[in-house]
Amino acid sequence: MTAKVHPHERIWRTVLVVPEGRVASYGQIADLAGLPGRARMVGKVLGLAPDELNVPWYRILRSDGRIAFPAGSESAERQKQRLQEEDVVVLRNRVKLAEFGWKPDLAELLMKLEF
DNA sequence: AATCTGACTCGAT
DNA sequence: CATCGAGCCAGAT
Repeated sequence: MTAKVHPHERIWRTVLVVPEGRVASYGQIADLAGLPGRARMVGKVLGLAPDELNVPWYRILRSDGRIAFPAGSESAERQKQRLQEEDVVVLRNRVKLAEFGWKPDLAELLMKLEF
């Protein structure tokens, strides 16, 4: 099976599983990717994802639902727009996790993430 | 090897 | 709620 999967790839593949219209936190992605405690690494790595991979980086937020980029920055605005395009409500640079937070289905995960 | 830096997190205030 | 501080961890200096 998949023996030697890089942290980078694991992270991208995990984020790829977050469905449209839902969001997840950096820490959550790190955990699911089998990299507990490495939330910061998730952010770093998302910026390195090849465009052709179409990783939905904008669906990843801080643990409190806020957009990680400084409010008003171009990046933050881009992210807000991408989210709104899929009907995720963003108010004051924040998304209500109770409403849009992703609850991964374990069976599906095991299927899609054969690390 | 020591220090700094971040698309982070969590608990206390 | 909003802020703060300390903890965290891999990479870069």
